[in-house]
Amino acid sequence: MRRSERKRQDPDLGMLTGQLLFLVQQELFETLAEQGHPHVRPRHGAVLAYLDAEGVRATELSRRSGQRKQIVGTIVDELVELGYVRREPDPQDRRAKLIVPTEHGIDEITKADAILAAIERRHEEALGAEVYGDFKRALRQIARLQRAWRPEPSPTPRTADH
Amino acid sequence: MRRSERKRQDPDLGMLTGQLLFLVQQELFETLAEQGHPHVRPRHGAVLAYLDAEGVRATELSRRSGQRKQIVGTIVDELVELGYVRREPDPQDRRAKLIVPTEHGIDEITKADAILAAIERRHEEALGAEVYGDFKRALRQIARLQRAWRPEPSPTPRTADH
DNA sequence: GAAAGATAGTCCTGATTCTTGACTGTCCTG
DNA sequence: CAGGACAGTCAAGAATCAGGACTATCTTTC
Repeated sequence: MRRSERKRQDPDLGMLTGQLLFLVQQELFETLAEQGHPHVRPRHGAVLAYLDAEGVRATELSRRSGQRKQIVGTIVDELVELGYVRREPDPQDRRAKLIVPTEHGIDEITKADAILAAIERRHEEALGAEVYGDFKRALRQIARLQRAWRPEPSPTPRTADH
Repeated sequence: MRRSERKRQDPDLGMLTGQLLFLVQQELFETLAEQGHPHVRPRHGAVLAYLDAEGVRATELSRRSGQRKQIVGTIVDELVELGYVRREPDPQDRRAKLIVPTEHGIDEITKADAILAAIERRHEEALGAEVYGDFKRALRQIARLQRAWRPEPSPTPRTADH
């Protein structure tokens, strides 16, 4: 059997997660567009998904989302422009600003959560609650294990690589 | 409890697949770099992952990977430049060209497959063969179900939206 | 077998997203 | 209070993707 056919019958973890992520994002953002949020794009999720009603610092959003703070800055610019968040001075630290969702932003966050919950509920009904629960548990654990990956503690730090 | 804390304890399907994809890609391409392929990037996977030893047409690669054929064209340009594939005329169709992996390309494909297999084997050992098998089966099925998503056959095509 | 439409691959232009380095103002530690 | 760390921003460039258009070839249809 040709390799590509074998791969198509048993796609690896990377292909599967990539395809699933793409499809879930597609449903999420098309549905959000139908529900009054046609201008939010996947990249905005890096900020919106990690907000709190009382506000979060940009650096904290950067840490949580894995995006660099410059990216978070431009995303927040866009979301301010679109009316989803506003910047407020942080009373704790005059360098920092709190990113606070507006009412429109809270509506988007609520709807996005509901859409994702609906997607998961659909799959839960198709597979059965127990099977889906096991799946989700395994997925969480695998993501955690994969996070712990590092090739080596690098015994020779920047010595022979020139 | 604040929403972001709840989300961190029970991240949704989108966050989990996104994080896992990123982490798996990171391990894959860092390891490939250590194994003699420092110039392949994630985007090249859209071509390399779907090749066959006997060659595949660019349009077929576009269909399989979901990338537009312009993208596939530029990726093939890069891979030719890097010595991973070459273009051969398709004897069946003078418009078409077969994208054929070189020896170097086959080496990359083999190593990439092995790295992914090693990742999965690691998780399989951590979770147990049965649990991991169930997980992979569920993941395949959920990806298939999600592929079937469409909002509606659109009963009112472009009428009241202006 | 000639005309009409479909398909394979490429070119080009612009938008989007990310990377990198540097900079100002504020905080913290000794 | 001096030195370093940190929050956020500015700016330049690379990487990636989207869209329209074009040529050459194939396929269908009359």
